[in-house]
Amino acid sequence: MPRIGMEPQRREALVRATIAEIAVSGARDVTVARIAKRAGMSPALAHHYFGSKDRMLLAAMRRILSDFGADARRAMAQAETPRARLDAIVRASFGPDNFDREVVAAWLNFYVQAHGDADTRRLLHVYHARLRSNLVHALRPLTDDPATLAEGIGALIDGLYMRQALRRTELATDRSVALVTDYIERGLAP
Amino acid sequence: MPRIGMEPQRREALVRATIAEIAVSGARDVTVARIAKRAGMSPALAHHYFGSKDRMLLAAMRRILSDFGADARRAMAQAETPRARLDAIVRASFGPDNFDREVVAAWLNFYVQAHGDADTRRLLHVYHARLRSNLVHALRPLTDDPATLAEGIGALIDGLYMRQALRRTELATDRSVALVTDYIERGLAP
DNA sequence: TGTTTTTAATTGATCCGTCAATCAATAAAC
DNA sequence: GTTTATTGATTGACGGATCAATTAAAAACA
Repeated sequence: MPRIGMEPQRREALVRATIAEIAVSGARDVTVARIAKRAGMSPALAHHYFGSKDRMLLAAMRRILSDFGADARRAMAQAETPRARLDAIVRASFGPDNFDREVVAAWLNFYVQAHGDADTRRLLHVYHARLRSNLVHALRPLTDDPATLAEGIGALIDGLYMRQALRRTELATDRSVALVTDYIERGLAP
Repeated sequence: MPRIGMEPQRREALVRATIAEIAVSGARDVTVARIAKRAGMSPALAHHYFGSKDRMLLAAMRRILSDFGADARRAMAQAETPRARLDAIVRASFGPDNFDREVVAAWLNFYVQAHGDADTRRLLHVYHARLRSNLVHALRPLTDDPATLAEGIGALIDGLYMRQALRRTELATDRSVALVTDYIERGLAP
């Protein structure tokens, strides 16, 4: 019963399913069969649209990065002062969407995959570069060594992410934001 | 040509080979065959001594943790003041051994595996608890909220680790130590 | 309008490869 | 002669990918 024009929905469903499946199985054990089942189609169809499992994984990573980028842009849009822009970046980094268990798990696996796969690493460098650029831009009027502080902030965010991924306690978000905010404040003090 | 008393050497060789193999292939693609080959024996013998692949991986993680613990203990032994103890912890965290490409890769994969496997997670919690305990103990005489600062330090260390794992530039060690040290100093300032 | 051809969607069956794990057999050491 | 060390061969399972076949919509055509 093939309806026409299914491709966008199918791709969308597969991307979502890939992210969800990574969260429950880990990227190490994710299988095309399980992804396809969750997305409500046959494994063959998944291959039809994406060509290979690696492409599915990459599409999932790309989606997460693009969602994150959209969030960050939206949050920064309303910021007037440099200080407000900084807060916007931090809040976006720890926004509820990014802290969904699924997304955190995908990020974790993202890092590991980037260690071995060139395409993924390139994708990750784009994210790093964008975050660094945003931070440096916001920090430049406030300190004379924005690069160093930006690196620390980025690393702190990443580290808090990891810890979050390994706790089952909810609502560490506020705590994480507070830690980063505090780090920034102290970093800006003379 | 079986010599007697091989078990310890074989196990040692397998643990080393597992760590090395994780570094080049990633834990996702590591195979018993490759581990055994690198360790100079047949896959069957590897199974003979470890029973399963998971046990090999777990033994590798355990080794890394125990090496790290030994380093930390050694570094802290010579520290007299709380401040010196803090520096020792940080220096141990970023000691050359821990920053070997192999070990960093293993740590990365360790985190991911902990997300899905209970045994590994337990092992990781031991590490977290020990690090936190060391930090809090050293911080207590210096601040009235040692727990929060300890959490930030731990996350910063972890985050710097991850970034290190994804760059090919050498010598970020000094930079990482400097960032953490700076974080501590600012965190201890009123 | 009715008929035919093309195209997209979809899956069941299947192939090929790989990998963890097992087992039986051999060879030395005690 | 029993125990330990060791491996080649094999098994059983699983996973990614392919392909041929089926269904229905759309387009071309009569």
